Amino acid sequence: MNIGNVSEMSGLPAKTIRYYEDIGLVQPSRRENGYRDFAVQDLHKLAFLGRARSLGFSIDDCRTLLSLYEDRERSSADVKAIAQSHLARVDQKIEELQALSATLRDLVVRCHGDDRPDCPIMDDLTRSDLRRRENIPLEQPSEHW
Amino acid sequence: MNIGNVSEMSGLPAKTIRYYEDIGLVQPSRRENGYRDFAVQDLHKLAFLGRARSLGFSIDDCRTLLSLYEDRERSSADVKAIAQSHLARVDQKIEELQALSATLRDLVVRCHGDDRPDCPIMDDLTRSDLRRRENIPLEQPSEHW
DNA sequence: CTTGACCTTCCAGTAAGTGGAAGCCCTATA
DNA sequence: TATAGGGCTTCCACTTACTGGAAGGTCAAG
Repeated sequence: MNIGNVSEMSGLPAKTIRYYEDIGLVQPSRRENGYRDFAVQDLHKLAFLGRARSLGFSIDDCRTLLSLYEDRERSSADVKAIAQSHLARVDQKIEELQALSATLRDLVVRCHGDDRPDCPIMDDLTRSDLRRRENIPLEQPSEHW
Repeated sequence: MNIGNVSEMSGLPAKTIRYYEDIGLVQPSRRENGYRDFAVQDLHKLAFLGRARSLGFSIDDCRTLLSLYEDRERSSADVKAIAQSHLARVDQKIEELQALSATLRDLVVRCHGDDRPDCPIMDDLTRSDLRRRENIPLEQPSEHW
């Protein structure tokens, strides 16, 4: 199969599939003309990756999940552990965003939004004390999704 | 003020402050020895930036907010518009993550997590139909936070 | 034989920094 | 006065998970 077919069937852009080959997630063989030649197993792997990514698993998680996917002797506990820690991260992110949303909503509601410069949102951002900041952690690089 | 002082007082790492200078958010003057010399206004700006970032505003939003911050004639409507659209993005992200969380939680609960390879999580990831995927959009690059 | 779709590689850019190296500058202490 | 330390400087590379685009090879149809 050419990359175009696999792309259509897996739902992943061809660019993404090449990238996945680059980082070693799939190893399609090559034809004489240099074209990638994907086996059915490659297609399955890519579809698996697409689904895992759509569930927000990191590429690193995917790498592990893929090895478990190919391991007929795997224990479901290994899989569950990854999913659980991912779930925990998702739930924590939700909590942070909810706190953020509440703060923003409050500010937005209190701002009359007219032509005058007077603005509670600005007042909050300009405020030099730490009342609000305490419970809202700075975004960490690890939170890139 | 040296960068170290400003860093401590604003709560931003020195690296971040240098980066903010790089991208033009602050313009501290220089001493003869090449050291940055921050004015009190710079400190205020940086603290403002720190608070805006902690509310999840993008650097681009921050740039606009900063110009509004320095504009005594600004209309609160301009500020409110930025905050509102940011709030909408946050709320949408929360919804997506909640759907994700529900799916993950369901999978985790259904996985017995023992030594056997049998695993509903893997079954889901391996499944070739699209039942689940429909309502969960792929992560977009624009969603890097 | 040409056209157009498909494929290839490689380079650069995204957001918002972080880590580290190499090398000044300044002050305190032995 | 030598030196040790801490702070400051610049510059380069790395992070995530791709995406866009350029330059060029391949293939099938007309």
